[in-house]
Amino acid sequence: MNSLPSPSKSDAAFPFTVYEQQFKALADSQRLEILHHITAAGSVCVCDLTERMNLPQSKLSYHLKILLDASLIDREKHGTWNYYMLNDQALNHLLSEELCCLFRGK
Amino acid sequence: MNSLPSPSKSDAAFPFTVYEQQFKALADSQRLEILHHITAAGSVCVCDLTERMNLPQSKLSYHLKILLDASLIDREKHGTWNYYMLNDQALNHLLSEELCCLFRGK
DNA sequence: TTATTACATCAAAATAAATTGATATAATAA
DNA sequence: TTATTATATCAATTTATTTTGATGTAATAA
Repeated sequence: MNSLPSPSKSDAAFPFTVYEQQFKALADSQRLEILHHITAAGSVCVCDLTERMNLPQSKLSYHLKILLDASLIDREKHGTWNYYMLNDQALNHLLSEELCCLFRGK
Repeated sequence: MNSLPSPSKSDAAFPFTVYEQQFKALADSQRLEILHHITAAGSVCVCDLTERMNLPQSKLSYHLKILLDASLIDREKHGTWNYYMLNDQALNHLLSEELCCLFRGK
């Protein structure tokens, strides 16, 4: 489910690469808006987002892939549709409870 | 102390710009390493970091400015030295308690 | 005053990320 | 089978970020 290596705080030479990737994924207002939509809706397909955000499909697929690769969201295939939902575990590990309902679940 | 506007969760058109800036600041392994050093040391000057991280001074000033502009750290001038320290309030608002001691205080 | 230390800032070059429009694929419907 | 829908991916371009080396400045020391 989570393909990222799990970092250890005690490793002095820890290169922060996992956190770097996850913060990079969060470092874009369009992706934050995507996360916000997913947070509000529970799960969304690409077509939901193209309608709501008025962005081209290829752009959304690109940004969703970045969030997916960083394990901040998960994907489920149903027929022709791809549904995206929050990866609560990863988001709760990373973000404060005060960001609850903004771009992370409860 | 914190020059960033305070975002409101209830604003439907909220553009996430503050969070974008803060996550951008975190989205770089060198800056995470800087934060980690500051977390460990309490406060550091640029010369401490040039020694510990073996990076040119201008590069460190550049990255420190990005963290500073995002209000993730604060600066205090003492003579010729500039000391940098964590902005605990901003970091605690943003990051989970599990990241305590990695790049945020207690 | 001159020299030195600690640092910020600048402009140019290098690198990385985002955007666009096109094409490919897989599932379903006709 | 053919058409359609939903989506991923690709290559080219545009835009943003990072790096580098140089220069400027302010504080202190000689």
